[in-house]
Amino acid sequence: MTLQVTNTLSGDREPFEPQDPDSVLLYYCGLTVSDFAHLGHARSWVHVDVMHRWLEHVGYDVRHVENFTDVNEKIVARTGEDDLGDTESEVARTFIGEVIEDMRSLNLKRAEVYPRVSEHVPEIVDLVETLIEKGYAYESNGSVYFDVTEFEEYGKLSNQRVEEMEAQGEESERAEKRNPADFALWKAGEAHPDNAGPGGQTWDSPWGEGRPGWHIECSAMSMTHLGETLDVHVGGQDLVFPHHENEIAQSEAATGEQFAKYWLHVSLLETGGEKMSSSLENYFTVRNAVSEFGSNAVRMFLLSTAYNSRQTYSEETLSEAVERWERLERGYDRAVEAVDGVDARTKVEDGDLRAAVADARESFAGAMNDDFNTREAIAALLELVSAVNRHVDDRETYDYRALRDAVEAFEELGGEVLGFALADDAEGDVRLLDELVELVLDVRERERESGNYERADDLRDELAALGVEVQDTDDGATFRIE
RNA sequence: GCCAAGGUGGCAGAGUCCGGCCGAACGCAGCGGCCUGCAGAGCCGCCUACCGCCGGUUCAAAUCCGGCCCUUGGCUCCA
Repeated sequence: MTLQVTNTLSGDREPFEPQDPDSVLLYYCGLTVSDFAHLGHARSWVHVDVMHRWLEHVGYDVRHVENFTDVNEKIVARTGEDDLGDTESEVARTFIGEVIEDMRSLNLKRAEVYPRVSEHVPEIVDLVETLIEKGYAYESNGSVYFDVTEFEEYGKLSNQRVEEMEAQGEESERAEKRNPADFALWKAGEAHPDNAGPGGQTWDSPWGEGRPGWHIECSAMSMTHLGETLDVHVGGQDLVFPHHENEIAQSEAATGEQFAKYWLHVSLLETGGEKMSSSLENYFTVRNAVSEFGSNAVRMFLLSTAYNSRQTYSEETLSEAVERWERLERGYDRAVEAVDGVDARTKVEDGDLRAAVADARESFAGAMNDDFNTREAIAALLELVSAVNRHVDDRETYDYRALRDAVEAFEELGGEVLGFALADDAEGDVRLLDELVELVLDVRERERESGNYERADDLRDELAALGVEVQDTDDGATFRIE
């Protein structure tokens, strides 16, 4: 069973074969840091995170690079606003800090490098010079443009034909271009003493003061950190054209090598029938979502639709994900508690549960290998939850080995691969908290024994109001802290 | 206009590449039952699908082919 991925380049599903059979060079087109991240961004992050985790799980050494675009007109536009900062680089730094905090809250694996455009200007200039030398680019009025007619394969990613494309860029720069579809590699710009001003930060170059174009940074940064040919390039669906198309043109024209073997595109998150985006102001920020619903529930939401299918966000779809997450978590907790309470030497065997564990592992791997089908992978885990519940409900004595295997499967597949934080790290104060809740439950139990149910129910309600969910079972009360 | 991706039960969303295990997964909402002092959780069952429309290929189609309708994304910064 080998991994198959849908490659935008071919439009087809292909067997995944990186250049080096033991490692994967992964580049993810990261954020332009001009605002807080919303759930649409988180969708890409979490899917890339799970791809990274699955690739490692099946044995690859993953080299993961993820950029921050910190040179952009939208960042310049926010200088001087509130406490964001007075210059482009200050505003960018502010948002990079916020975005990293959001990423941490989602339990993402760290990339190896998070390169920034502002730190790669020399590499960008070198790349532009190479393109001019090779005849793919030309200078015009202090700016440098890529001549799309010189790169024969231009349009191969997005299936666009040069002659049918509308002009890229603003009206003012069209006059400087040879062909309407040419795009800027370097933009002439005035120097500003404080690196602020309407034009933003500028750098010296062979063509005078200016700024990098809008696509060149990813080519320069990925080549710097991962080499000329990437195995996997991931990004949002909305970047296919022109961003990724232009990256291919620049990079392949410069090196003569294939830029990326596999192009994977994460489809967009929609709400109210249109995509979630900063400019449409219909977004839900990562931090609000995480603080309201919790990191795991947000992750469950984002993984409950395959990465290359569009996903609908609404209050209803998110609250469904909360329920899905809680079902998984309760199932896991139940298996852990059952294992803890059973003698390891018990000879009880439940063939159904044992088969369910094996089925779950097989279905999970099949789903992930089938183009990272996270929805199906989660379904496999939830079926295991059902099997655990049936076992614990029906049996007087438990099958130790089967339950232990189930716990392992949850931790390995749900925890390590899908990235859910299954076990709360029981630090000291958490233990004290548990003991205090136990104390209240003991009091309540005594009230129940003396038939004082009204008082017992009040206690349960009061605990619920504090976020402690109490469940009465045959063996006494259990609880969860939300 | 051009390019791309979609239309599956009340909602959401797999399955479509490689036709039969799909009388359509997992789940949410709702209903009934079991359990239970009650509630919740859990378990069992129902709601629950003529898979956008029309035609074709085939012993067999949600899945392949053709036509049509509709939606979304891209062509401007965008995950």
